[in-house]
Amino acid sequence: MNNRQERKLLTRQSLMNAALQWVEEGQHISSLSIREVAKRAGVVPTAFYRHFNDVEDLALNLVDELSKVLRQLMREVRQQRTDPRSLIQDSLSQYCDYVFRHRVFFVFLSQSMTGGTANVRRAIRSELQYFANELALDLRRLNLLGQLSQDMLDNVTLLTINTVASSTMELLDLPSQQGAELLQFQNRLRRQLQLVFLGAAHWAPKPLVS
Amino acid sequence: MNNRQERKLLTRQSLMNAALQWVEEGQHISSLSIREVAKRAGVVPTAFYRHFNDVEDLALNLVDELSKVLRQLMREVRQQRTDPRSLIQDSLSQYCDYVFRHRVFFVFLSQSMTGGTANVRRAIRSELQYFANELALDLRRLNLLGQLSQDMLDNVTLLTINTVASSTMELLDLPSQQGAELLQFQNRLRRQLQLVFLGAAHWAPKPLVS
DNA sequence: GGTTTGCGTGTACAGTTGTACACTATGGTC
DNA sequence: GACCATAGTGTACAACTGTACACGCAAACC
Repeated sequence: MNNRQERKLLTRQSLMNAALQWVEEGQHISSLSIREVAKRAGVVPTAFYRHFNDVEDLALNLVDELSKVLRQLMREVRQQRTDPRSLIQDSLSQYCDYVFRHRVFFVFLSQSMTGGTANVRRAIRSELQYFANELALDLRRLNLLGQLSQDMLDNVTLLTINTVASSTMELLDLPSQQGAELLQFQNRLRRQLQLVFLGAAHWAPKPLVS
Repeated sequence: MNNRQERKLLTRQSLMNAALQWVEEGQHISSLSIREVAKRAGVVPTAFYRHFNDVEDLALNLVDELSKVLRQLMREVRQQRTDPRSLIQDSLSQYCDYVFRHRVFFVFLSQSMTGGTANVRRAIRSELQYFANELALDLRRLNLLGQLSQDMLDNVTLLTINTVASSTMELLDLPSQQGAELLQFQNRLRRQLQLVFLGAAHWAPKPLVS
């Protein structure tokens, strides 16, 4: 059989998957009991403590784990350069695809972004901040919005990321993964992001409306 | 003693307040048990069923109740006309004030917006849609963004409301109700909204970046 | 003023919960 | 091969859970 560390990691992943399964069924992670998650992972309740202190600890580790996965995705997406003129459109449809392919990840992150404990919320927010920073780097690299100060560029990207993130639960709630509703959702979100970037393109030190 | 309906309404409110108290302590509503909320309300567990079917039912009624309160607030705020040039600034600081004065309302709504059950999420989203529609009416009344189509105006207001709503949990997480962090938060959110409105002001049928 | 209605009580019970404690079994180390 | 170290097991128990059921009692109604 495998060595010891690998086997431990395996049951650790079983526990995490069991927790995600619970979330996938429409339940909130805070209502998950140690016994329930252990049962689903196929281990005895007390084995849980070999890996996590409590459910919040598990949730925090889940955020870390999913963050790794999402960062990896982002790296891949950023390699395939797209036409800057259709940047929003392309990124958005790629994102929606990815959300559906990893549905439960986003259900968990969405429900915990505002619905988790203080620590979990903080962890997810800091992850969104990371994505916003990466987006800012990309925009600089593509020579977009070059006239903006770094501070203002950060505002633009954080608003962008936050808008996408907080729309994601709505995306997940759509009755089907294709159809009129999805198109409507994508169009709405696309136009909202276009608004933001249009505003950014016209930003000047002293705006008209304050 | 009071008549019967009033007394029933009183324990109903006790139950709702007890649930909010639970949320105020940093707990998630989905981890609230019928026995716990009944104990806090000072009634016997089975009395709960005279008012609600289960905790989700209570949560849905809580959303309705808080919506009434917030709509009332909105009406009051809209009566005191402010200078359109400082519309964002003024509305924002009024909003922050109100959030702190009714902290637990917003903690509950924020945590349930994405963290609640499907029904609760839908209820809150529809409430946000209402606020977005009201904002659109106000903007029309003030002759702002008059060149926009109704459809695009709706996008602007929904983005505005969603941005404020999804920032609210972060506002609630600030360590104090006054200080550098609050100013920083308000400035960031203000600039983000300015971006949106600046984009809206420059919106034309065919935007540069799509 | 007798009857009905229905809100809140009290008891009961089976299922679930967290977690302590003693254990087994097996991989890793010498 | 003898020896730990430790991941997972099994048992145990007190606390908590949802909810069924019968009841009391005061308000509402005729």
